Amino acid sequence: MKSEITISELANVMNVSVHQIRYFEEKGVLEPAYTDNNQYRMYGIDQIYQLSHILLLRKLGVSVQSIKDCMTSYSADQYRKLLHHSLREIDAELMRLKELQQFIKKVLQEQQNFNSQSNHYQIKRRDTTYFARWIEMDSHTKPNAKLLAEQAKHVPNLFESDIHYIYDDSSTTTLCLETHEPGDICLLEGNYLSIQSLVNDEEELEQMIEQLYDYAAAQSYTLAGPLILIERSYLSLISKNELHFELQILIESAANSEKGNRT
DNA sequence: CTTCTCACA
DNA sequence: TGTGAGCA
Repeated sequence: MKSEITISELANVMNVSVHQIRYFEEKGVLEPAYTDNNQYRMYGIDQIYQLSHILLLRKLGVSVQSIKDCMTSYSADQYRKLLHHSLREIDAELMRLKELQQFIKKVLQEQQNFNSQSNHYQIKRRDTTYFARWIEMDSHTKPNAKLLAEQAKHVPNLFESDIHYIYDDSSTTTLCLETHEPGDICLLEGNYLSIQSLVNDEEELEQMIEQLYDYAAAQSYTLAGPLILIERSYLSLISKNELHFELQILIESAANSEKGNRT
């Protein structure tokens, strides 16, 4: 009764493919204990240890080629460095996943918001927020691929953010992205008249804007800032061929106008 | 069941 | 850095 096992048994024990084991052999990191008369590779307990070491190093991101060097010549100190390096990479990956997690939560949240709030005018409290200027264009052109390519600084995960179009008094539209630090543009805190809606084309958007101004006039709101259009393109993923927009415009709050009336 | 080689991502 | 097909 021999104590060695065949390649498929080893593959089973270690949860890897037969192919992979032969691949490691080809790269010179794992030799069988011996080869049987029938040309079958046979593996013993030493190879099981050896293979688990290889798999561990692979998990740490070490290339098969480097594993060869590791196992022949690495000092304890070199292993320590290797582990530190892997740790930093894991941290980075963790960051990446956390950001993805945050994004998913945000999509679900905004999706909820949209379902409960769409097509209703409401007053929203906004804290002061800062934006980085991204693209500027005159108000009758709309974004196209060329514009983006020519003007845009590269922004990672662009369409995962809320893109703010700010229509100020001049005939320029500024596309902005929110920043944490004070940036190019600042939106004042206050009460914003707001509506969000699904839009099929440019015309529907124009209508939406017109209706907002009509509504504001009907309610006798005093408009106190630029019109802000927020595009949430990540929500458009969910509803085909429609874009999610929110309009916001700062209005003078009741408190302010009362104060104004008294003085 | 194993071996090897080849093409393919 | 592996996988899958095909062959002996």
